[in-house]
Amino acid sequence: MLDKTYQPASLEGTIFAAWEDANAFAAGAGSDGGQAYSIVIPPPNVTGSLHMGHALNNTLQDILVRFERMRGKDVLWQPGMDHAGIATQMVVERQLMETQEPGRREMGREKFVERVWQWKGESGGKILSQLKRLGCSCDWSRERFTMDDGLSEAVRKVFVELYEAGLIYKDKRLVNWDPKLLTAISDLEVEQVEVNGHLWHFRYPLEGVDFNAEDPSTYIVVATTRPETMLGDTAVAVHPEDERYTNLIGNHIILPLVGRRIPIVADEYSDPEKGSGAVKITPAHDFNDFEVGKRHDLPMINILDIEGKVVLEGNEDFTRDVSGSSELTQTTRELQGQDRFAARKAVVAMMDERGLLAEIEDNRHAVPHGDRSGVVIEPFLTDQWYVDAKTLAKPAIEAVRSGQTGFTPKTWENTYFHWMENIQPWCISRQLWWGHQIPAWYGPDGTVFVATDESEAKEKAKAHYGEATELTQDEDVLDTWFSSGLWPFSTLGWPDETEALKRYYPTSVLVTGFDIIFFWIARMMMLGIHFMEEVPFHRVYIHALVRDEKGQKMSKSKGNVIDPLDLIEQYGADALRFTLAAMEAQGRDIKLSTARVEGYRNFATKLWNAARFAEMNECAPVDGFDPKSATLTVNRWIAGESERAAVKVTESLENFRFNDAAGAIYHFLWHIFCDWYLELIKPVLMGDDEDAKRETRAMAGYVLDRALKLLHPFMPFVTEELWAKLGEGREQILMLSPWPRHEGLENAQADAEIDWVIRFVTEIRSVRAEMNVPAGARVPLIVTGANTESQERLASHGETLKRLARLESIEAGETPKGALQIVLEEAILALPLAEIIDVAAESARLRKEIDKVSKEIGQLDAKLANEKFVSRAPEHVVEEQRERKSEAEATAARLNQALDRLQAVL
RNA sequence: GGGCGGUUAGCUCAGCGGUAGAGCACUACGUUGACAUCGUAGGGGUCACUGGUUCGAUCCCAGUACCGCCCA
Repeated sequence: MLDKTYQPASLEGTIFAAWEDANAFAAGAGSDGGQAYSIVIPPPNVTGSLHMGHALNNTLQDILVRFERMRGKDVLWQPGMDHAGIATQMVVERQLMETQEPGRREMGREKFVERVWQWKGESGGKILSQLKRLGCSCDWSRERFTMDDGLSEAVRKVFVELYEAGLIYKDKRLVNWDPKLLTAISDLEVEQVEVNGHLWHFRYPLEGVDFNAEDPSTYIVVATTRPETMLGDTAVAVHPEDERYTNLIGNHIILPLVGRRIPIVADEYSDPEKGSGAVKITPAHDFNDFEVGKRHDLPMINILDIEGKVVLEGNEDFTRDVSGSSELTQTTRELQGQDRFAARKAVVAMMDERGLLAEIEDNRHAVPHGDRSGVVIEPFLTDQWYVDAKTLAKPAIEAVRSGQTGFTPKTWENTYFHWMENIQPWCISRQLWWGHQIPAWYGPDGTVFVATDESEAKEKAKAHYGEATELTQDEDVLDTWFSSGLWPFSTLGWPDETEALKRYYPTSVLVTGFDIIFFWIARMMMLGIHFMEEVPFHRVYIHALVRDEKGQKMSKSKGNVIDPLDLIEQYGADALRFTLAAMEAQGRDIKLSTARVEGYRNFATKLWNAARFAEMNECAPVDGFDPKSATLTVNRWIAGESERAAVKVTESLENFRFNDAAGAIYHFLWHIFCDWYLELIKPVLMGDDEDAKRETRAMAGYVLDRALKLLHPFMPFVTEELWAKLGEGREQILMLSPWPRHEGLENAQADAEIDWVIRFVTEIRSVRAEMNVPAGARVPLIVTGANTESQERLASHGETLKRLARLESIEAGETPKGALQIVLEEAILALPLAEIIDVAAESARLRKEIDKVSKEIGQLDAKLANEKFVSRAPEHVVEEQRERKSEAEATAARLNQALDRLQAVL
């Protein structure tokens, strides 16, 4: 006998273990050898732990995977993690600091990397066990890590081939430099943060005239948000059509504090509307200025070191073309070694002292911050490795245009195109130790040899130099996304031509959040198409962002984070999963509230108790039972309902309509199966028609089995448990059982009849409640004017009707005076309760109904009187309105009769 | 500034060219032999606003307002 309530916490672990024992997670488990269906997990961070976004992402994948597995496909859900270069290095460095061990640099690269591996072994990857708590049915035996040997080999091969194809190159460009982590980061790792800053207006004295603050013709005003960069200015730009300045183009100014002579150039970049219309150009410290500098062939002067401190002394770029002066000496003395923010203050003060500070304006603007370090990012001139993303993007764009890969919802394709069409060279080198060290070696003269390993590089060097030569490997590592960009094929064994690769590539669908379209999807598309000559996935499903119940993004600093593990603990993994699925509507974010999770926990309990009822009444699946053989109307009806539910769930899942699918099974189980079917069969189960009982038990078992299957992708644990409990002795686990097929069980006649029964019961309950007939009282019912069909229905469902409507008896006869009257199609249902009836209240109730029906008749009349409607609307619509009108008129007539009869009592 | 999305019941959200829905919350009643993590019944909506298309618009189109996200 089942317990009274379902206790998820105590059962989930056991059920998961049973799946493992059955080897149900393995690729191809339960398959009938059919079509392959594969998903690669978006690899979570090795440092990560499960948050709500993961819970949603993986719930959706697991739903798809369980669904397709039950449909007999050869399913692989490939799990694994990425090594998260910066994040992991930070974690381990912090740990070293906390335990007061020597830092990374003192330790040296080799020992440090060893230490990171040690950390990974001990405490990395706990997220994978958390995914198991969620019930994820990945093929855990195939877990991969981006730093595994095989995947690392793939990374080297890709690097070498792209280099040889000219698609990877080294270049000196501005990068986003993180002065705290001391590495380049990609555009995507930069967050623009709105801050309240200032716009400082500086007067730059023109060459050859005496500066006079009172005389604007002796200087040009430039505005800047970053005064300290003025030390590296190499031009002032004005708009070519800005008449205020046309006469100055080609002239020079003398850069204050430094004494450098720099030109005034015409460039469309400067906006005449902004500030003074003139803008200082610092090519080495600003992305826009960098472009301007290239157009005008300006020198690039870097005045900062890697930590963001001012370097003037010994800075050849800075001192070139500048003759020594006392001012320069003072500037150098005051600013050398100053942090960029201190230098900013100092520069402003020095300008002010000289009468060169024209104005300070408040200015709210976006400042780039490193998403890991949180510090202000510095555009910084360095040598880095780049991927020619523009070239790789072309076929990746084409693949989506031609439909080889499609996005759901489709609107995300625009985002993808926009990004891909404006893609910049992808900086892939990182100044870190944890990651794939770049397979490039340098000779003594700086010649670079790119090879998959050192010995190959040495051979190349020997060929080049004519003798064996010492080489040093590039210190840098590759961007983590470079390796996760290979994920859909590197995890399947590439570069080896494995069976798995042949079978499961391209993958079927990729499920992820929109924030990762650029980071990851774009890169997988580019690299997948280039190396596999085929898209990595046919469909990309972009899901919602999980917010808190007020719609705020969850964040640690706001303190509004809901831990999925807490919810699993409290309500069970099934409830959490179902909640996420039920709220996953395309194109809308999820505002998660625990009340909702609690509600779906209750749903699991409801199902549990329905199963308990089935068990108590010996309702169980019967081998060889043919649902088409059912003779009882109620059984034919529920078979058809279960069929409709199956179709709805199946179609919804095929179209990634998770909320519809969840809604359909919820509605079927609770509001059809529990609310009506189980109630309708109670008289049968308690009666003594053994044949009817046998059929009903078998049908209840059959339908419940089907429902468990339909619900299984959403609530795998409780359904698996009930499957075992209800079908004692069966060998097959639910997870590997076949998905319900369409059997053609719908029966219109049964539907109509049960629909009538339901309306009969509902109408009587409603009137009883409204008229305050005590809930427990059994009352007699007199039916007038029933046609043959209704009479037959009354006869065959009498017991059920009496039970559900709390009736003492049902008899045909004249409608008595002083009765509550209900119009059900052609018949009048009367409850003779003369003693307790309140004639005024009952009249009011009937009048209200008459009003309602009259209003409807009025609307339909107006519609049908409209000639244009009758002539232009489709035939069936017009016909429908006519039918509705005549039905409404008949109902109105009966209600009026009822009212007359009632008032005759007075 | 550019792009995208949203605005439907108290809340969270479905839906959709032809009777406006769900869950939760709320109100009343209820220990009816599965279930109080439940049952029965009920109240509650100018579908943001303004135009247009249409026989007919919550739905399609245009604009406005407000909210949110992404990119500068």
